[in-house]
Amino acid sequence: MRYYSFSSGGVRTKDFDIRHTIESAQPLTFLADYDQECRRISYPSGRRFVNMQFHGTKDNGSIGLDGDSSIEVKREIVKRFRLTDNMERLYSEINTDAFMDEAIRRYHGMRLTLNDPWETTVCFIISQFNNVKRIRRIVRSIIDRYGEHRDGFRSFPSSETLKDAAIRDLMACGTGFRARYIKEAAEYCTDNFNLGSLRNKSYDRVKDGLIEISGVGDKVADCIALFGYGKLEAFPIDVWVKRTLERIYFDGKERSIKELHRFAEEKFGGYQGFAQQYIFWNGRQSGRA
DNA sequence: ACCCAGGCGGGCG
DNA sequence: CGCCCGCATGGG
Repeated sequence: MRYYSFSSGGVRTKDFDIRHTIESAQPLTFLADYDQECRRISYPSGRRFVNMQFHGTKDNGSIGLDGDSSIEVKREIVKRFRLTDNMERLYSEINTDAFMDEAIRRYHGMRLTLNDPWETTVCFIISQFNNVKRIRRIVRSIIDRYGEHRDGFRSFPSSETLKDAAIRDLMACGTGFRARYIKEAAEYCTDNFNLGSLRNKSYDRVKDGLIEISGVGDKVADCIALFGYGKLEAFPIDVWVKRTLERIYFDGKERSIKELHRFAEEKFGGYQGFAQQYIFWNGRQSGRA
């Protein structure tokens, strides 16, 4: 079973719900511009600016490209949206009960995305004690102020750029108490540590490395491992995931983060990161309209 | 006016 | 290890 193929203009897709993928509080939610239906999407990716339109349905769709439609851009899209993932396999691994079955049916075709580690780090430092709408505003404000000027767009600012930012200017972007974390993380990732060095490491090593960064704790490290390094063993537990797990599996009784990690490990094994995105998004969508 | 948000660092017992 | 606190800011 193939879940994508190249076509003359762009990329054909199958089992790909672009709207839930874009909207589900992954880094592209914060970085990309998109219309209400998530048909037209554009975002900076390295030195490039991807400008795409989605046609068709989640069962049988295609991605068209404005401007640069080279093979490199198509490959970037396949990689970014993880279009090589075997969805049937992933679903069979996480479809462990009636609740998961319903979440999968409701958000069928929602993908994990694979994002730049530094961008992911900044996005999720900002995410702490914050809400999705405001995270997006803050990230975009940082791109507007610090993004490196390219041909008609600004790319996400590097750690070299952000390490020289003034705290008060970062706070003017709405970062609040997280401004200090962003600056310290930028200094550390420029002078003392290379995020790229974690590329081929195991989940445990990736997480151990990430947690050394200022402003990165257990939860944010799992987000970066999942969305920045593609580690499906990562299971970020935020307030929504915690509440949902307690409600569905523990009769509404509180459980420690540690206990919930053990639970997810046992229930979903090496695919818990994929399961997490469905638990998070289902919980958040039904928790608040 | 009030509570909450994809938590973290630091201090305490 | 667990618990508690402060933290900036705006959405609902």
